Amino acid sequence: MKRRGDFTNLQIAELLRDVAAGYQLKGEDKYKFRIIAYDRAADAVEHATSELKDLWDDGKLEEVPGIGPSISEHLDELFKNGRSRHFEEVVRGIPPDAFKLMQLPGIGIKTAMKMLKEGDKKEVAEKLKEVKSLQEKNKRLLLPFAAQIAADIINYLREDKSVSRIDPLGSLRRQASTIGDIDIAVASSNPQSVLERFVEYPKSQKSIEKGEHTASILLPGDIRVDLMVQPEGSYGALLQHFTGSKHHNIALRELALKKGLSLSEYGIREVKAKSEKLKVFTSENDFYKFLGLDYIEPELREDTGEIEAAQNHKLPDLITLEDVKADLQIHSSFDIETSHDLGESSMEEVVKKGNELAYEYLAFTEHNPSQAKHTELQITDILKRKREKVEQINYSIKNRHKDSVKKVFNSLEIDMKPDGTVPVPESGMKTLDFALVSIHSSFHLDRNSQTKRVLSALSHPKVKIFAHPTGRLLEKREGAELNWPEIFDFCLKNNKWVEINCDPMRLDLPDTLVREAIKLGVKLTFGTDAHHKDGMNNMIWGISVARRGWCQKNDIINTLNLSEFEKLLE
DNA sequence: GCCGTTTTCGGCCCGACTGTTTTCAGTCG
Repeated sequence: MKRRGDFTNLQIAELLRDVAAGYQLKGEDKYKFRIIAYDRAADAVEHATSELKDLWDDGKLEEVPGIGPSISEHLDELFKNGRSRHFEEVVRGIPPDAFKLMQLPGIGIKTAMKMLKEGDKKEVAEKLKEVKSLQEKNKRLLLPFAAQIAADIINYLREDKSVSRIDPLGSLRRQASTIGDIDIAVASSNPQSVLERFVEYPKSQKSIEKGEHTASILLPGDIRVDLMVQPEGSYGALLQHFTGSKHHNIALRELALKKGLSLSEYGIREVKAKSEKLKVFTSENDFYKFLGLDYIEPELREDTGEIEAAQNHKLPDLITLEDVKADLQIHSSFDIETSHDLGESSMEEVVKKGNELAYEYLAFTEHNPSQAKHTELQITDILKRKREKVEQINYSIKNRHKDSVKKVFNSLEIDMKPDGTVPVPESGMKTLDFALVSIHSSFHLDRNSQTKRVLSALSHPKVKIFAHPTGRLLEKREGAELNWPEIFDFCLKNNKWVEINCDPMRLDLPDTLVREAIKLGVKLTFGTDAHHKDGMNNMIWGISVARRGWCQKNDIINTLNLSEFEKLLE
């Protein structure tokens, strides 16, 4: 239940940014670093894996990096009383419209205030309308979609013969689950010609800016694309700089400063040496090595401990697509009269696709038969029919020595009812090798009830996997609220696994929670949730999530070979 | 206002681009 004093992380982040803007407006030098501190705190809150309110309940606010004694005290007041007098004091006199205007690119607090004071009223009204439509649109791109846009532009730019190297960078290279804008780097002997070609990209709506090294265009749908061009000799530093993340780069530069070095997209120079001698790097690997660090994979560059790990040679050996030996969530077209959607490809087609992907085993995980339309007896009969079909497939693939798929498992993706029971009778559960459970309804239970529901559904001995655990749909639906430490603890103790759903709309478990899960030793699975054989190609996006969550091969169940996997099911 | 493998005090990333106040402030990534 929402009460006065309940704030979402996003609301708190906004509030902290407003306070930062308030200090900025005061324009006094003494606030220079306080502004940065508030902005950093806002970023940290926005990216926190727990609701700040919950952390506050547990007295753990100051465990969020960027929140210290002062901000923590003001937040305490905010949660207790629904307001913070200090925050209000800082932003006093700033009209709410100013904060709205700041959401437009190119407008900061000072420009916004000037517009409101001296600007044309009509123009301000126009701009505010723009903000509103921006807020309504304000969608980030799904990873595969962004990758495709980048690939198209890269093909287009490659036609310029001066381009010797070209890469998609930024959050796309870091394989974030959603992408805000698209960054591309180019090594070229003739930067001007590349930049000119770029701003003339046929699909470009308008060119935002164009300088000596960089240019930006806007594609339909307000998709911003940034290009950065350099000579080949310093391409390594450019890769490093433009891949980010911003926080990774700041942390890296702070580390470098302590060694008397200054980093930029052009290379590394010594702070003391007035000679301005720049050391350039063709390779990113050498750039990190020069700083005394192991090479850090792009997926890890979020300033969440990777720099320290690189110093101590403790970086994980990240999982790759080649490590995966199975797909553990596939919906075939075998009709078991489900209440949700069936797959479109037959079991035979799925097995064939599994062979193409060199998998050793697969699991058929259609949704459970609809409970509303069947008696328990009918459900059991339907499931027996499916069992027979799976046995028949296994018989037919048994002696095909050339094929990689040696076995398919008879599984099921089962709804959990709001009370935590499962809509399949015990006689039906018996037909299964193992089962997945997932939330498909009642997404908005409070945290405690939702957690109880999940733990109850997971406790059935046949249930091994908690599938698409948060239930989120990227840019469409927030996930369910769950007590993750409790869920992970249960999974660890009871040998249950948590799925990384590879559907680009889901990518669920989210990467930050993946990291928390494996830290505790919880095992994860990959499931493409394919409803067509081609959906099995989505494994690669799940790999991205796992890599961003610091997963190594042994964190993931489907890297086991068939006999190891079967042992776990016994 | 935050933070610590040189510091509990004294630091705090770095450069591009725009527009205009032609030397810099504002904004951005």
